[in-house]
Amino acid sequence: MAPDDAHAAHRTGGGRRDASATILDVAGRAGVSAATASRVLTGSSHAVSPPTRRRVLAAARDLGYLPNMLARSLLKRETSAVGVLVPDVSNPYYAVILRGIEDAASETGRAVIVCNTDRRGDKVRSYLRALLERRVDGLIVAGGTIRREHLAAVRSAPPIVVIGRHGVPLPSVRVDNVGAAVAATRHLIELGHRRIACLAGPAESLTAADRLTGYRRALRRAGLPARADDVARGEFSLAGGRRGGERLFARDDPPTAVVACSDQMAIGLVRLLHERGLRVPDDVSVVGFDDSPLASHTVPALTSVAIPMYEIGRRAMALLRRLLEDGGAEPVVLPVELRIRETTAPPRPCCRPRDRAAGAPGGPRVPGPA
Amino acid sequence: MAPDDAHAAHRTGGGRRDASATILDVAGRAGVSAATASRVLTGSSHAVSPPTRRRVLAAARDLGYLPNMLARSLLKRETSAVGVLVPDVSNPYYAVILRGIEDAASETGRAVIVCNTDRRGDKVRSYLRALLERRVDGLIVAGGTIRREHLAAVRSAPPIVVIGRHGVPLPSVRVDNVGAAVAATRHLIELGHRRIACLAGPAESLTAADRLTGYRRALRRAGLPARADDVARGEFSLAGGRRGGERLFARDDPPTAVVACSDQMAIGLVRLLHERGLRVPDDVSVVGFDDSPLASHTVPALTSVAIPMYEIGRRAMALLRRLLEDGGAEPVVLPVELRIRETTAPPRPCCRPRDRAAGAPGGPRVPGPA
DNA sequence: TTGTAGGCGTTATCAT
DNA sequence: ATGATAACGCCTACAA
Repeated sequence: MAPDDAHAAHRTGGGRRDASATILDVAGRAGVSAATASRVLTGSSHAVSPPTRRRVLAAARDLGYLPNMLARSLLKRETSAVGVLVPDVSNPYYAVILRGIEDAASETGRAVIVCNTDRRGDKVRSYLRALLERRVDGLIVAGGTIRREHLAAVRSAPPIVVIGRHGVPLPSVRVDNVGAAVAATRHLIELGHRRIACLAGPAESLTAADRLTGYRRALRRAGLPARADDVARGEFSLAGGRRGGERLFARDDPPTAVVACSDQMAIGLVRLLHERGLRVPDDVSVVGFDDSPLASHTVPALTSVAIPMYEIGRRAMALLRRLLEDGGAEPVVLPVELRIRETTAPPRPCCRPRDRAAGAPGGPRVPGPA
Repeated sequence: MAPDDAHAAHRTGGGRRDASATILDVAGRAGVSAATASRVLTGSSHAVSPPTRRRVLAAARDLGYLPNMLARSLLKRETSAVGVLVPDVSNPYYAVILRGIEDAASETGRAVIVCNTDRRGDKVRSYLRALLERRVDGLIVAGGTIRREHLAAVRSAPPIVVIGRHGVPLPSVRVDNVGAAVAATRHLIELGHRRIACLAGPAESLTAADRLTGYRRALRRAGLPARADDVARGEFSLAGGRRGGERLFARDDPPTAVVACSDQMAIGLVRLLHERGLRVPDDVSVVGFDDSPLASHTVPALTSVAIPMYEIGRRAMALLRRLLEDGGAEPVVLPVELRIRETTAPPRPCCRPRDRAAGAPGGPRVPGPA
């Protein structure tokens, strides 16, 4: 911008804002051609004499040379960057997945660009476009945010790995949410519960749909009736759990157990029950999903189906990497595990579980130390 | 992937993996030069006749043209990408900050590259290097991860905004952590507590140091002694809070109140106390920091100093944007607010707060509904 | 072992 | 109003 540095150029070393040295500077200082410098700096297999190599390395060091990846990417048609679409990073669920992705990505020098879609189609579209303009090598899409139409709008999309979707003709990493919900519900049934409600996730979420399916399947298998008003939908959040609980427990004959489709919902529910003078697990049993770090630290500690979120992230990136290198892309289904803690117990022997509020000094409030 | 499209190239429209059309394709199809196409596509002020413009636009649409930002960035020497260094995205604290950053960034079409440093110097260095090779326009560094030496190693770094640091000659966004801790501690003092402990954060964290300073200052101002063994250091985590609590409560004369330097620590501590048969707030009062969404949903609900994390993220990005445009960069200090809930109450009238375990049915266990 | 030259896709400058 | 050309920084055939 200054009139006189167009020609002064970087050779002078003058402190322009963008004064990073180019490979030509390095080559010049080492007394070699750019090609030779490049060969040394990229660790090419092309032979270079040891003395020359040393001079180039020294020059690069002295100049604080940093290769311009833009130029390199333009030429090689690959950026070693990947785009990640999640509904919301501030949701612990996705935050942990993102961590797994980033850890795996950084191991191969790849950069991760995050995008929060809020599950909104317009955001998905614009982020997708921006990511493709940046020529990311691949995409990881979590939270079932992506639809066929989004991709159709775009020629030549890079490889995509989806997290938590199935039935899509795209490589995916997921858990068996149906089976997970069956396990959670069966646990309650085996404890003796007969009226089991479900705090289900939002209608747009496939994960939510699968867990609801599993819940119903377990009920059916046990010959228990599936009452429509024992299912409340809501966000996978603290507030969602609370609000759903308000609906579930607004009746005269409330359930004795609840399958909450996320730990956040479960915690919101437990709080609500507490305010209503209902004790967990004495009056109501609650099981959550995800086994977030929190689950074992709440009072009472939450029984939860562990979903290996960090691993999901890692595997998604591993899958994408394979897609980028070879091509083989087996879908991955990770195992889940029910972690039984303190929020689940047999139902009260008596039929009306909701006889009295807080006060009642029964036995010890919760099982015991961790 | 299909065997026969390797040579089909993009001109034919065949679906090669990297078949995105270039501006030359668009120009060709519209019967104009690349320069004209560029002028239309970039919304340049340079005049273009309406019919030509239409043809270019149509061609671009037909071809599914996506500008190659690599080439553009190379030329313009700016990438509209920013790098964000955080200790760990899976920590809710940073996850929310990141969300704020990304929201603000996307409003100006900037991409966010996330990096998890785990507060390790080697990771900081390598991420920094990678980010600079990618020629990010700017950097946001959270968690006091950066030191002078890291930057010194590098010529011509782009603008940097730090989060949560002060005393560094870099534009910053932060809160008054000393004042926040004074407020939290004073709250306990005003409740009548005299033995107040502190679950402090890790020694490397400036935030932790500031909060500890505030805690001590409040004690001193109230004429209360500062006992060294009433301070336990640990990670800002559930486990950290738990372990710190073990040390704090290993003595015969435990404190009656604790300033926990994060909500996570506070929750870990509450759980530990529960296991030990100590009731919160009856036997021990606890105040946390951050006011995470969880704070109002735990049982009992956590008294906490609210830190506006989302806003911190947004402001950091806003500051960086200003740095990139004009240059003015006033440091930002955001206000905090003490949110009093259910974990703090006056100490037991009797002197030995730890007389009996669980059983004792005192008054109503917690204040009341939210 | 080293150097030369061409091109990756854009945009800015300078004609026309 | 439009077009030709150079340059951004790098890598890789190909030549020497």
